[in-house]
Amino acid sequence: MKRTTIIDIAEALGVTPSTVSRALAGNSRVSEQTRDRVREKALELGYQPNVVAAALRRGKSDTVGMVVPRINRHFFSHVISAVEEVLNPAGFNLLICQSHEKADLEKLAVQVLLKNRVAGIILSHALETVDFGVFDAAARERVPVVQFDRVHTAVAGPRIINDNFSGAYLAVKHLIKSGYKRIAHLTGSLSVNVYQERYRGYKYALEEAGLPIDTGVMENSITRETGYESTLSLLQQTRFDAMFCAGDFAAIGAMQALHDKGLSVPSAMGIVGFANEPFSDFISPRLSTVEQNAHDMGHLTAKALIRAINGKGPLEADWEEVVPVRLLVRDSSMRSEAVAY
Amino acid sequence: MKRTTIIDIAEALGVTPSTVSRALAGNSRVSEQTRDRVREKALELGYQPNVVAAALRRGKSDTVGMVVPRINRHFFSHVISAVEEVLNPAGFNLLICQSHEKADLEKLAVQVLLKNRVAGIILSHALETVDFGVFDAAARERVPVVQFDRVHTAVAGPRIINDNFSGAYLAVKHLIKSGYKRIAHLTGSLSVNVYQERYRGYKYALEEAGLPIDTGVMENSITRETGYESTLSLLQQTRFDAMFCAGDFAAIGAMQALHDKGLSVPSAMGIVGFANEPFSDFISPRLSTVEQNAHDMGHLTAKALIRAINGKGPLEADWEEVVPVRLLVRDSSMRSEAVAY
DNA sequence: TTGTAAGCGTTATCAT
DNA sequence: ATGATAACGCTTACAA
Repeated sequence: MKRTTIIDIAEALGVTPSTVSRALAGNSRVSEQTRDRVREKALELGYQPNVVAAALRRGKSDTVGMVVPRINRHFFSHVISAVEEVLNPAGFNLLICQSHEKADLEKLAVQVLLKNRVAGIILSHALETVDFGVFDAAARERVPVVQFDRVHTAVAGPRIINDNFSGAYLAVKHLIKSGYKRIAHLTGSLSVNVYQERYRGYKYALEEAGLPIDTGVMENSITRETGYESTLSLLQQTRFDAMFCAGDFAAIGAMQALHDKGLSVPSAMGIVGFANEPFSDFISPRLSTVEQNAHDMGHLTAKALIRAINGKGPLEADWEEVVPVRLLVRDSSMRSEAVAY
Repeated sequence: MKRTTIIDIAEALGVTPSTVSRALAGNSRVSEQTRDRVREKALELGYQPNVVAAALRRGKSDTVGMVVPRINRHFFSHVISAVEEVLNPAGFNLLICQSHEKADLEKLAVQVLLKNRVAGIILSHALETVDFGVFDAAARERVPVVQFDRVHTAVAGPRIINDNFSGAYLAVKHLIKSGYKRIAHLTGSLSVNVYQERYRGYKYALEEAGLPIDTGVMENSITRETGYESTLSLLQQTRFDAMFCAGDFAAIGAMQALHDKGLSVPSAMGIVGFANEPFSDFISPRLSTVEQNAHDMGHLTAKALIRAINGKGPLEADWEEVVPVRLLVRDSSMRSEAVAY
């Protein structure tokens, strides 16, 4: 069965397709009467607009592309939902892609979005990404790009980031206040802005308190597995009584390693994670962590993109917006008195 | 800057757009020489095909739509990844939508996909969905729909489901073998196929063992919160020494309620969950659960859709494929001797 | 307020 | 093997 088009509606009503188009678009240059007649007939015939044709004609679609490393991370999935909350009411659809932390998949995803003539792109980089050439193509084709969380200045357009520095600073300061003195750090690749900033906050808190910063920093220790291994290595290499982990999965791995070595948390070792993954609240001991405001971040990101699409807002400018974070103190970092290991 | 089109390539090469189109499409009716020249020039000019125009002309896009209740559930996010693994190499892109468990959002998502003229739709229903009218529209427009996990026979097309019956049966049988005798059940809405089947498996195992089935079944207890509340209610209403929960989140809630009431798992109470959420392996005690094979399910679903798109495979037929599940026995369900509560 | 007509970039049919 | 041309369904100057 052929699909209903505006031509069918036009013929049924004895008007022209342009009139139907205008009526359906809510254009003011059409009488209220015909507009109602058109809408009624459209409903009657089960008309579904062909957005593909409209996109071709206008040279732009109502679809926004979003590329994230993984959709099943608590933080990312919440940003996605928040972005939807803003974009859908504004008449945009979201095309979600995963880069699976691979630079080439990220590039491919952006190319696919560009080929689909999306109105704009929202993106958080894969860990590996170092070549930002695709984004020049986006700029050339006037497709606005808004980066969030994992951002890079090599890409033009607004950047919405978490206050990673303060989050780390607060976390480490809290450990210090709780009496821990030798604080190690598990983090990701320091070429990623997010981990760089958390590392800066960590160092700053230690320096401020006059504590040693040679207590062990392990890069590329952000999964449960690498967190586990790195903790075991650290235990052999150096002495420490607390750990600030740049992610909750790493913190889980660390807690397991400590458990296997007979070190109890928080009495022998304090731990603070980052991201407030759902599980962090119901493991034992409950994990102290830094909560990022995924909701605000999603809203701000989506709004920035809409502004960019509408030609408002400084697209080229190096414009950065920082979303505050919050330290959640739970059981894994609280003890009455610190005992050096 | 204007985008490069096949017309630009054609002019630069002194051929017609048709030739360029054929060359780019790998059509055999073009000389190998011109095909190479075209490809070279396309690369040189940074040509990106306009898939929107192609979709309009062909009346069909290379985009497949996927609608899931939530993207951040372990099971769903893994099915999505598995679907991508099959679809992307086959030249399809995935448009992911969330229904957030709302029937109206599910309907809206399907309409959006239809308006975007997707090649096909992969879908798992929201809990609330009872009206399947939109899918008639899909059928009318010859857009194949493949359902997975949460399926309904009111929708035409292949259905890929988990062996929920066996999973539940194995789980409960295992509890019985471990010495538990009065087994309660926390589940979701029994109007959803998934929970219906798990309930059937639960009952079957009990009946087979000659155990009472009046030990308490709580519907709509599938989140951590409702799992917690329902467990507290059950403890007041009836006596039981084990629980089979139709989801891991409910199991977590149940464990918390038991903990608050001073009942220890697994000695006083055995627990088995469903879904193998990542946290279930690192809570204490480690949660026994039923693992669904999200990977196989995604692969089968994607392949079924590709078959349907290519016109092969019985689209109308009530064709159902069952994916086996696996019981993971961990600590929450193992005790040496059963003690009635 | 409505109609006319061109065009978005591609593909498919027919002709050469 | 290649070219000419129409068509996909819609939007939008421009005309009336």
